[in-house]
Amino acid sequence: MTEPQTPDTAPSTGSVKKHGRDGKSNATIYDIAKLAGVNASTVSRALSKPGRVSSKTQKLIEDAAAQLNYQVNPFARALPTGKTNTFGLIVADITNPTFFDIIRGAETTATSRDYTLVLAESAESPATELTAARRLMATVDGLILASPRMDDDNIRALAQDKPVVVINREVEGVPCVVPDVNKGISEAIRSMAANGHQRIAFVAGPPQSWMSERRWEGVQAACEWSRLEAVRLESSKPTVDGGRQTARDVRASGATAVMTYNDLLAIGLMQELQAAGMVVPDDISIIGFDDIFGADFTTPPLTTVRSPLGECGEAAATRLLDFLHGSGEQAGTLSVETELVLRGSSGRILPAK
Amino acid sequence: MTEPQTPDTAPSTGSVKKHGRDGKSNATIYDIAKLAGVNASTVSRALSKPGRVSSKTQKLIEDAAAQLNYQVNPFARALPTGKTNTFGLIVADITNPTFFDIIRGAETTATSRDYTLVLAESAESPATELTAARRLMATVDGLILASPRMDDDNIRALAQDKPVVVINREVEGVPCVVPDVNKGISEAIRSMAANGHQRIAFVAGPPQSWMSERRWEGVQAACEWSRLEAVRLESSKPTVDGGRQTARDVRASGATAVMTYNDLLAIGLMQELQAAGMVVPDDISIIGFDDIFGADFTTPPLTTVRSPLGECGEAAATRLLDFLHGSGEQAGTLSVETELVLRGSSGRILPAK
DNA sequence: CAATTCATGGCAACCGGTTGACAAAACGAG
DNA sequence: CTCGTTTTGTCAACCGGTTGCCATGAATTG
Repeated sequence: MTEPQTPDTAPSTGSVKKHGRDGKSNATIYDIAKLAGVNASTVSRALSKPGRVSSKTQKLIEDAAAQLNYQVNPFARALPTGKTNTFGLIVADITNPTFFDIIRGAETTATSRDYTLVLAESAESPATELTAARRLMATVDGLILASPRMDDDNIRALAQDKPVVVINREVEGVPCVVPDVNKGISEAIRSMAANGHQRIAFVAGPPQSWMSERRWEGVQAACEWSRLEAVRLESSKPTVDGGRQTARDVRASGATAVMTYNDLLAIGLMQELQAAGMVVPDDISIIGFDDIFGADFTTPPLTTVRSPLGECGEAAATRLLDFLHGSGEQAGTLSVETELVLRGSSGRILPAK
Repeated sequence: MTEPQTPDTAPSTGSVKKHGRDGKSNATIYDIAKLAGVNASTVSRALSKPGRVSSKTQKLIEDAAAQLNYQVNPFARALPTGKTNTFGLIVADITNPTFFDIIRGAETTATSRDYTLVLAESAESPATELTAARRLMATVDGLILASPRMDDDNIRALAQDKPVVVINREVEGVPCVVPDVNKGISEAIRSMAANGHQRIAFVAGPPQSWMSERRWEGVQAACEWSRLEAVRLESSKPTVDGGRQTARDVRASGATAVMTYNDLLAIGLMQELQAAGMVVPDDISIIGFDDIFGADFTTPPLTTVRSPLGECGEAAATRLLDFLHGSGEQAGTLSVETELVLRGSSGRILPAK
């Protein structure tokens, strides 16, 4: 017998089972192995490598597993494989309803493919975002960045480590899911033109927002095409409050129609203009972006360019998972369509009576 | 020298490093140990047991760790300790804005205490909820259930396994965080009474909702106290759509003021009543519950009983983490205050002209 | 019937930390 | 200067799976 170097199971440490688990919870593959009269590695194979063991043994093991109501220990599994069946989603601001649908889309997809979603927030700060991303990197198989605020380079660096999918922004060399604003914007601008507007104001979003620039470019292009004049205004922050604060500039701009970087701004702006006695859309038309939850609660309901945010979340998660499973390798950008949702806040301007 | 049983580092397996990591990413404590000239276990202690190693060695190790930009492998750590620095949050419906603030509160608290938040959704189904909970249980240190739909017994069973905190429901023997509806409700009912209303309708939420019952009881009690009549109506689902569908019943009820189980119902109800030509609040007063995002977008803005949802999320996370760190052991219910937010949708009824 | 292939299960090393037990070194006291 | 105590670091076992390699026996083939 080769005794020297085999401490093996013999000592068996009659010592206290230190973890003193609650009693039932945790069966291990070793327990199953004992019960089924096979080796633990066979159990492992039966449970994860379909077809690797005979169907007889398979059944034996499955029964034993069921009897002990076994559940794999994800950590034990993750340690040697490096796979966690988990992915991360980082959003700029959890309270911003824009992200609700994205979160939901990602969560649903994750769960349906047996993945777990880990959520983190960057509070609109590039630094926080990067920290959160690094933190998550250690525990997830992949990462989705929704409207990231950090540099392209940082994103690429992350993408080198683990699969990354970006939503709402285009980053060279990294798979992205981006609403193509052009369709929605041109519908909107055409509608404005048809209603006789001549001068369109665009209220921009945060300077780091890639999407804000795209929207502004889209508005410019569409206005040029329709021979309308486009003026750009800035906002302090992309919230209802920020929208209120832009009311002054909007009135000063002389525009009869306004598009805003997002719905929140539009809602704030509308509230403030109405409070000042203006009538929407008779005095001024307002068009938002995204069609967030609540956009139709306003009076009049908000006309807006809808981004299919839920779809974005789903698509991003799907791309990520496909990638993890070795299918879709392409790193390009996936475009999703936007469309104009015509509600009450836009229309023909009434001639001053 | 004691050679017999020390295979130790010698073999060093010149074989391919199978994981072939990307290059820089992953230093292990063994790398640090080698660099610092100490044993790996010393490194482990230096990094997690403050004061266990001499400050000289400590420094040595920290420098080496910094140089290799070491990051602990959470799985390797979780395996022997069972601690994951992660907790789960299960909500009934991710798209329901009621939960946005809860999620945000929990996420913020988690991050600030160096925990990671894992999010799951039950889609309002007790079965899905239980499955999700079980799934999460394996990977988290604790669980927060927001407005759970499953049985008390199931919740208690989970709580036996790992720390659980419940939001928006009271479960005997499990720590809970629950808005105390009474203050807000009595303020609301008193305000109704002061405005001359006599008959109040309450539109209830889902039958499994514990909170819906509490609110109905609160309304009944407050009405009794103010000598008003309370009638109860049912809703099909606690959404804007569900609210629209109750409009019929509301009108039939003869009530001049309505409280709804939540804001969504109130908003839908208001939309439908307005569409039918009624004026809020001149013809009927509407009061919602929760003060969700968007409740003030409506015209008139919605009067509502605010539940401090963000606080609930925070408080639940805090309780959970305190518990995990051995401080707060008490299993009672933590009440948070509700208050009436008086906006435009409630007021004195105008006598039919 | 012998030779070869193939399906199956076992062995043991490994993933990267943690930790109890213990030995060596440092320290303090008598 | 010696002995007991405390500090500091090492050893090796463990957490619970995964997987390359090998031995066995059955099935296939010449």
